[in-house]
Amino acid sequence: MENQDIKKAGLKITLPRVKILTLLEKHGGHLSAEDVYKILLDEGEEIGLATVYRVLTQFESAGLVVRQNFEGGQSVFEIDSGTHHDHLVCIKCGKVEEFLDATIEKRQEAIAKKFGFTIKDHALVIYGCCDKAECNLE
Amino acid sequence: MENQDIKKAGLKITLPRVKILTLLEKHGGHLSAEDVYKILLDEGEEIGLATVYRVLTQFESAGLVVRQNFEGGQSVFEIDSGTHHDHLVCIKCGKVEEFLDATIEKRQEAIAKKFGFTIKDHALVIYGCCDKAECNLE
DNA sequence: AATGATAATGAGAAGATTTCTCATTATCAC
DNA sequence: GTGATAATGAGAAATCTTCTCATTATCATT
Repeated sequence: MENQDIKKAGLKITLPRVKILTLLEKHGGHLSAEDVYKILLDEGEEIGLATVYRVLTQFESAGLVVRQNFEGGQSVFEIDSGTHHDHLVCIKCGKVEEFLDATIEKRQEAIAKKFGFTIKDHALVIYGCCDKAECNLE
Repeated sequence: MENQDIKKAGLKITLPRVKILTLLEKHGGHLSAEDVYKILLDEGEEIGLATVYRVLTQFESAGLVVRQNFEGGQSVFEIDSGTHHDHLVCIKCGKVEEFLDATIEKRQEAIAKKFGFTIKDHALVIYGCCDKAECNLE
């Protein structure tokens, strides 16, 4: 299944690649390269951090995963669901919610047009506190 | 003038701080810490890179400058104009345009409310190619 | 204007994230 | 199975940023 996606990307089907892709699919969430590395180590895999970075970058180029550059250091990766979406990030607990707003998408196109830009990509991240009690203390 | 802003922030008025703030005001654009450092060196100032980072972070906390985390490494800083705005960045030549769209701002509030988030901050960056000929080659 | 408490500086070390190098190993078309 | 080639893992290195600490500058008080 996912193995064919790897092959279609022009990459050989190797254990590290299958493990990383499976992990991202299983986890569903937004994992950093180091998260992926540690989880695989915990699961008893022998894998190098350099391989994780390399493979994630290759998957990104191949369109299998999407990289998000949230504030504060590490990039995080998620399986490319095929449908673009933006993110809400809780700055207290780290919870990430996804959303897609047609109005915002349309306005962006209009703005780019006004400035003579051709959009290649965009990143909208809303940082805030989610509704959990412990995320709303002073 | 700007010296009072430094004092109001609870910081002593020192040569490095005045130089950095003046440079950001004069330049107007979006400069990285290293840009600031190199320009000041070129102007014959004696300043350390650590001081530039330290001062920019202090200015950010004080609300004098705003930090932008565009893709690809370094943070860039600009004088806080007082009015929030988002950015269009040309991925070819690096040109940065600023915009503010009331519709997008309102939609963000609605989305945060729907998810139970209290917005603290947000970052919207549109990456694309600007209308210069050399930025639209394949 | 001199003094002294305190904050700020500059230089280099160190931390954090990511990429590179290269010898060894695995994949896969034949 | 074999061999050409790609991929891996380990550590070095690159990049950006922060930390440490001895020295220096600021500024309220004299």
